[in-house]
Amino acid sequence: MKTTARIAKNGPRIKDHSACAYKLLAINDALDVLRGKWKIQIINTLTFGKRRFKELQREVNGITAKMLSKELRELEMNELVLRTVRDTIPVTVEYELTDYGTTLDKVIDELSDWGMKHRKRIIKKR
Amino acid sequence: MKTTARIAKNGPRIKDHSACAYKLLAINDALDVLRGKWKIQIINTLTFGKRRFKELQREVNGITAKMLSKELRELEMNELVLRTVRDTIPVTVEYELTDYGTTLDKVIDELSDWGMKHRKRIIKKR
DNA sequence: GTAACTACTTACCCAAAGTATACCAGTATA
DNA sequence: TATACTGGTATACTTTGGGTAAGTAGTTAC
Repeated sequence: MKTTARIAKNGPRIKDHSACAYKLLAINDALDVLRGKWKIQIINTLTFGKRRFKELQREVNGITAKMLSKELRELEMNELVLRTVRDTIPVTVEYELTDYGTTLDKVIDELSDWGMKHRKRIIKKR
Repeated sequence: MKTTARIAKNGPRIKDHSACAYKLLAINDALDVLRGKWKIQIINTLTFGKRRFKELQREVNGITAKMLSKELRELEMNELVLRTVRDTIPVTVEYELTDYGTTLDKVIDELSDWGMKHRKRIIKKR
């Protein structure tokens, strides 16, 4: 029977499913945090320092107030960004990366490194 | 004028925009490759060895033939996965990670590590 | 009084992503 | 003869992500 032979050749079919599933969960958790057209651009902008809402809107090119507000809320929920309402006139709101937010640096750098290699590789082929 | 003071406090407003934009491009290139509900699960499954189409469909829980076919085609286009048609009866098609595909390991591990920490952190708060 | 600044929210719309179901041709098995 | 295997494709449907445009509320400058 073919199937049996193929299993043997392909290496282990039985794997630690719970560890594997947990790893996949974790990866998806990380990607969820970064998901969305603007998340990384916002995080990146905030690595240069605190920004107010309108400042962010000007620096993150093309983003609308709705999307900025939504993405910031999600980043805040994940404790990556700290929102501070300042008692000025008019009221201003400051956003900054939390210490926890900066722990994403390694992930982002890794993505960036791989992305650059990939970009070169794929462009070269065309 | 408040604004002037704020700029000084917040550090450099002028940054190397071209380097920065290039980095963002690279990150998005990497995320594009991983985008899609099933990509990472497929890659992960293939790290355990070659798989045929139907084998993948059984192992990647819940995926439809249409999505599997589409995601595999995209992975193949990005040279992460090699597709081999074998002259058996019936014809079988084998998918495997390319060497290039395995260079994603570091990125995926980084995502996984951060995701696990994040998962623990967020769950603890509830 | 009206425009412009602050920081948003709301309602509506479209396109892309994903799901469900059926179908194809060829071969083997009960 | 009917069923199940191989690797997909075709069609229709729903869900989601994100864009557009307008509104809100309070303050200030012209």
